[in-house]
Amino acid sequence: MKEAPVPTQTVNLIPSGSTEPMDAHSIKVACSNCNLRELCMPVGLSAEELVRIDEVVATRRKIKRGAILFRNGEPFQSLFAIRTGFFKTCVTAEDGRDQVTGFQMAGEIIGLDGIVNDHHTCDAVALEDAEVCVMPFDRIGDLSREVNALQHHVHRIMSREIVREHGVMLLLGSMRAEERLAAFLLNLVQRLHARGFSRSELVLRMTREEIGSYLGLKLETVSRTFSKFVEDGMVEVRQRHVRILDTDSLRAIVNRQSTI
Amino acid sequence: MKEAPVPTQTVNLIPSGSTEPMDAHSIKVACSNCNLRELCMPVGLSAEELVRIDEVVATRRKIKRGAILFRNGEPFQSLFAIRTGFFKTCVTAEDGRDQVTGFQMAGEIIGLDGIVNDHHTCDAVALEDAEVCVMPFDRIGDLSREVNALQHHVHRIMSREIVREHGVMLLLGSMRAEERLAAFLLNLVQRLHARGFSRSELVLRMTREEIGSYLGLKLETVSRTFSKFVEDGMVEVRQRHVRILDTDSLRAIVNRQSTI
DNA sequence: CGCGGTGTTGAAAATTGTCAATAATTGTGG
DNA sequence: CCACAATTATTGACAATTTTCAACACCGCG
Repeated sequence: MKEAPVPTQTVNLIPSGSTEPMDAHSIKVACSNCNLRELCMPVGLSAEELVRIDEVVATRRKIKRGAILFRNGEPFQSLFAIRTGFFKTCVTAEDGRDQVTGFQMAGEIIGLDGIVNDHHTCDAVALEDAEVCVMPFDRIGDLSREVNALQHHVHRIMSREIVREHGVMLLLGSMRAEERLAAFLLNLVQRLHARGFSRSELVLRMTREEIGSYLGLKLETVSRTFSKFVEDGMVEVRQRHVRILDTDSLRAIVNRQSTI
Repeated sequence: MKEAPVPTQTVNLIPSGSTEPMDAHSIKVACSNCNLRELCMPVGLSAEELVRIDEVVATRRKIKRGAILFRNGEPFQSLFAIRTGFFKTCVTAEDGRDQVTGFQMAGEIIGLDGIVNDHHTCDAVALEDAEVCVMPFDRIGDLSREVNALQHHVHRIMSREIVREHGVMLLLGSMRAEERLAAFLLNLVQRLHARGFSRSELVLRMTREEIGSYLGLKLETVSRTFSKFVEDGMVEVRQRHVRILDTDSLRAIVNRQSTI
């Protein structure tokens, strides 16, 4: 199992050469110049379309760790593409229970929940300092009438979220604690690897409690399950630093195969 | 608590005066003439737009109880609007586990999962004889570039599905058996009531096992929980016929309030 | 009338949650 | 820079919930 040469996980995937302008309008926010474009935007655009696409992003916005990008009940206006940083989204029941519905990283789009009723139905919280591209939804609508690929892209993004949530439902509905945590770790590391990070090392940006909320487990169960994985030699865990030693065993756990 | 005058649940919400043509092309499938339009289609369309919208539906298709509308892996071409009948959708893991991801009834749209990768990722199975409107997705795309309201409607439908799934994640991630079943019953009866059925009586179209799969419980747990609700005088259950006697208590269970 | 699928119920086992104590880490302010 | 407080994580013992296994009842249908 070869390790890819790996940047540390805190390296931000910003376009080389583009620094933040202090005089706001000088360097225009430009998708066409962003190395995350292939994650956020459709591929195979013509040069002309690329220029149009730049209109989708109105501004960028920085969010400090712990700050809220949008909150349940707030009017919906824009989708957000994550440029750097890490978010969680969570819904809250009337009785106060809450549930983490996802963890999102660079290149992923959040805010889709707000479309149906013109207000957000969940909270998005930055788990580390972050920056997002603000994409006003009416602009997306206008442009996707003209740029065919954008229309399809929006549909695909929403469909992808639906499919992802199907996977979470499967996890929550039919997996046991070990299976859930193994699936969680593999999913995280896979997404990180797709962004150039290690396929075996990761830094968790969330607490055990947040992991537990996402996985439908109590934080103590998450902690115990980590400990069991360590005992079994499948991972090393030092606080939030996790090194996966045996991907195959983790996969076997998720897929309920015997490890023999 | 007043009971609305209630049609039996097996009455189908078909437009009065439109019978199925035996000579297929004689009576055109027409949304403009369908009494489910307000569920499937955008509201407030101009007369001209209404005519355009009719182009969305290519054909209708009947599905027998137990038959499969689409299956995991099949190429995706169309969304389906349910005209009559009742469906379940379920995903299957590599190891064979499966999970019911939803139950769908008249006016609801299925197939959204297929958009992202051009093939379906779940199965849709008719739980009773059913009829669907077949809406080729490229037609939807073309038309929604011209009819603004349709574009927004498609976005809303997908967003609604995302929000619904957030609710299921909350249910699976943080509710106990009684809470899950109470929430399930209230949700079903609410949707049926929105379609003109009773707000207190319903006929379950699915088995205890299918309910259990959806709710992340074993069928025995579902059965026992039904029995407990009956003991407590909250519902009457005769096989799949359920009468809700105390909606408030069910709501209190979902919301974790004491019943005092 | 009996058969297969479906539903109910009991008892024991397994899993996860709860409560509590303690340790480790991080952030904060002196 | 250190110390203290607050947050986060780990672990144990026990309790609650759910699953598992098994037996049996019910229903609809040929």
